[in-house]
Amino acid sequence: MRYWLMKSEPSDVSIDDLANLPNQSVAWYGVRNYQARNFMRDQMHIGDGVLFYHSNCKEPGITGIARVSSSAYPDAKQFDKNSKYFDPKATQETPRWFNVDVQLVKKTNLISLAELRNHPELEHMRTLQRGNRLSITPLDPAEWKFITGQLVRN
DNA sequence: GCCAACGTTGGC
DNA sequence: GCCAACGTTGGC
Repeated sequence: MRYWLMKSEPSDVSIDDLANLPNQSVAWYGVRNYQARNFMRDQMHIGDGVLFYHSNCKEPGITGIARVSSSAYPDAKQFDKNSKYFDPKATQETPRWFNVDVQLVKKTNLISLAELRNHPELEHMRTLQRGNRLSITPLDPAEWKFITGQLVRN
């Protein structure tokens, strides 16, 4: 069992969008970074814990808890000429990009980026490191436990 | 909208 | 294989 933080721009898919989807589940399409792709393709398993994070918005931070709900499969958008995620170098035979499905477990209070930075327990979190831009990062079990146990209010 | 930081591309 | 140029991310 692993734990992940996954960023989504709420203007694209917000936590409320996720909550309103069938099965409250979404294909995590559009990742076009090899490191993030490899996390999904090689290391994620069904049931892994996910912190759903809103990025590039007015109030960046964690807004929900989710879970990995499928193993990795080719990202459909890479084949869609009308998508901004279209990749002319990808083919059905040799897809380049993969995604998993992510399913909502529950919405949480907003745990803002500023608040995350306040806790020494989280000082090594990948997402909080200077210059980090990865949209998918692994979490230490202790970080997961601290956030879900101490910072999430029920 | 700005801009620092980082990743990718492609000429050589 | 180097590295300059360019594109993207994402907080502010």
